[in-house]
Amino acid sequence: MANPRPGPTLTMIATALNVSAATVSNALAGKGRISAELIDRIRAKADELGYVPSSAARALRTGHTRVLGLVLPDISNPLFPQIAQAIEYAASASGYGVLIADSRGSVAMQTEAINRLIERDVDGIVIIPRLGTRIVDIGRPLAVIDSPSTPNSTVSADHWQGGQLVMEHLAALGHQNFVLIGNNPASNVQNDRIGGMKSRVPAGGKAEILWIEQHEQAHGKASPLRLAEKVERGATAFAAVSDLHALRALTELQNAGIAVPGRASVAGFDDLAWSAMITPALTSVRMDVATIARIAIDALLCAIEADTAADATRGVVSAETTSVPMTLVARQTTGVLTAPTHPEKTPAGEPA
Amino acid sequence: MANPRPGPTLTMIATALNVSAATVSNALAGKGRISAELIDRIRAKADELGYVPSSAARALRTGHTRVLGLVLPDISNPLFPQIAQAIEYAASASGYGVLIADSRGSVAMQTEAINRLIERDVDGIVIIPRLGTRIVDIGRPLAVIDSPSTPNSTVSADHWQGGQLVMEHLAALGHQNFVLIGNNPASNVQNDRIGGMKSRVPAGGKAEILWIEQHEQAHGKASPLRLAEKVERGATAFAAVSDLHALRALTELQNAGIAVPGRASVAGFDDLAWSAMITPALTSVRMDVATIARIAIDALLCAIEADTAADATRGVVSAETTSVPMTLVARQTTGVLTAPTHPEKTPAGEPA
DNA sequence: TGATGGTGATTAATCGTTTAATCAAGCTAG
DNA sequence: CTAGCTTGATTAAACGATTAATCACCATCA
Repeated sequence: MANPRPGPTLTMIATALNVSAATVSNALAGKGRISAELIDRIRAKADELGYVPSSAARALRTGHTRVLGLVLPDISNPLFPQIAQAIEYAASASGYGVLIADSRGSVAMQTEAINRLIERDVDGIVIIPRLGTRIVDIGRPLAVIDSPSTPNSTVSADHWQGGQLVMEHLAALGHQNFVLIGNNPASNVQNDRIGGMKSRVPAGGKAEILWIEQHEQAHGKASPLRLAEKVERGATAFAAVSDLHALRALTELQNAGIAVPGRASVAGFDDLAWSAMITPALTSVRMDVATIARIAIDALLCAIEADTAADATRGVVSAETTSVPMTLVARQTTGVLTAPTHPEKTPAGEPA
Repeated sequence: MANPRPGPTLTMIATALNVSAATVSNALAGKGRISAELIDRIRAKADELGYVPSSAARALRTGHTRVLGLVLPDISNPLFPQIAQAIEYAASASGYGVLIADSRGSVAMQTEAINRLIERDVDGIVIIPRLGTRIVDIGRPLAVIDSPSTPNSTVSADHWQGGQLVMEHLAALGHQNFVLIGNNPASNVQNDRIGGMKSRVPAGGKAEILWIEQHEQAHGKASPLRLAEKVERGATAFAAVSDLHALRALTELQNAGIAVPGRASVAGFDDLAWSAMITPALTSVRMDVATIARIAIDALLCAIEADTAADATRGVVSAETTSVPMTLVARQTTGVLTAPTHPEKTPAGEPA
């Protein structure tokens, strides 16, 4: 039944060269004591035959598959491509493969997804939980990427500081009356971002929070956010926790004939693919996914290799750097007002 | 060095029950001839011990890893989450895992990505090429998801028919003067979509094609598409090959004070996550990723299992159904004109 | 009664690699 | 001249599952 695997094996190289399989293994791995001349001959033969070691046999012997699992509880997250790419890149740079597991938002399926990974014998798991999911102890090292205020997070972007960045930017443009747009107050990430924003509201300014999920439960799915009314009542800046919501706000304002950034500024988060492409281009805050991925993978691999030494790191791993700063990408949706808001006169700042 | 793998092995179950390992294996696999009573006892013991078979040992013996590779040459494609999710779902429903490999757009790295997968001993590969990349013969079955007009495509959405859908929709709303927006004429997918559109331009109507990549090479990256001018010259409908470009067009028009859909309609492709959320909600054409993934995976698994029988299917696999129809999602960016365009009077259709 | 056949289990080989233990020389030193 | 060390290679035992071949046993039938 089992068809003979294609490609040569260690043993085939060995017999072809009249040496033992162990010698070939050692030569290729650079271990043991082999004469330089023999190593060359073995290398040459291996190349010539196009030798590819059997990962199954190696895994069976060593106990390590050199494969990591990536659990994305919310795969529809538009940030996912960036994250997956960064994780895969960091992992493969260290010689590891990445097995994906989608849990389709449900917590029950998340456990199932983790089990699928365990059955495939992954050496460790990277998980990016959405909303505070409980992380159970699996028998392997685990890296969690969420938010700094999540108890067991390994590493993440500094969402709080990102929020401060946006608010400082808007305040510097003269804004005083803000609407902060979030989706779900249960999300640590969103709370951090909004918390950071609130912490930098200028003296005398005011900020109202709009939770979209609550709004939609009250007024129906995809119903207008009635932002024009907020502008009437004095709001001049809208800061959303995601470019998704910023885009929603921007198009709603534009559609209502409110000039952006002339009469209202809009800012988002995550710097999604299209953010720079729209008109006006969206001001956003970007997270350094590459660095975050690198730190997470490093911590994970460290634990995996330490595990070898009876250290038995079986829980959530931790890294030296636990939060990575975000950077503001100021574009065209934020600016000083060019039209009077309300009773007051135009705020400080040169006219556009 | 190699730390003892956690969890029980077949042999441990066997000795605990005073039977042979082979019996346990057969019982759990439902093969061979084992008394019902013994099967129950073995199952019970396996559960009790939390037995998880070693995939490495199994793979070594059987020659199959039950892992598939997924190659995404353009991971930044915003459609990626949907596709990855669908592929992973279809694969895991059949007991297969999915290893991702990103090739970061470069053809050279695509080959490297495929090699990484081969080194990991995947049983087969699903590849979604961007722009006509040459598919080399690897030693394993391969499923290609691209476009029906790509020579070796296994299965894909019927992009041509999708294009027809959009155009028929716009024509039914009374439009006659179209701007078709694409990015790169070298893409089979985009060409199919645009070709489908052109094939359904109503008699007497005209359609101009705007290739963004060419436009940007001439006028600079992220420069305005000057769509307002096109409206001045009589265009009333903009149909893009992607929601990304449709969004770009929509925001540019809105920003120029052109009412959508009052003075111009806009339609896109792919029904991305935010398409329904913006104002006005974007009309789009959706592909049935779940069905496409299912067909691709089935064809692949079929080839893999046939391979067992010395059939030796080593190239691109083919399926019975090679193209899956797309569906139109009509929303608010498309409609009849409510403002006069040019010298002519308002086209037929009831006023909004 | 002895040949035949079905049942329920065991034996043993095998997949390809790693690695600890061993061994045969050759060389140096006492 | 031999004990001891180094060098360069070999042996053999795992790792944990699958599976073809075998076997002991009992029942059936001629």
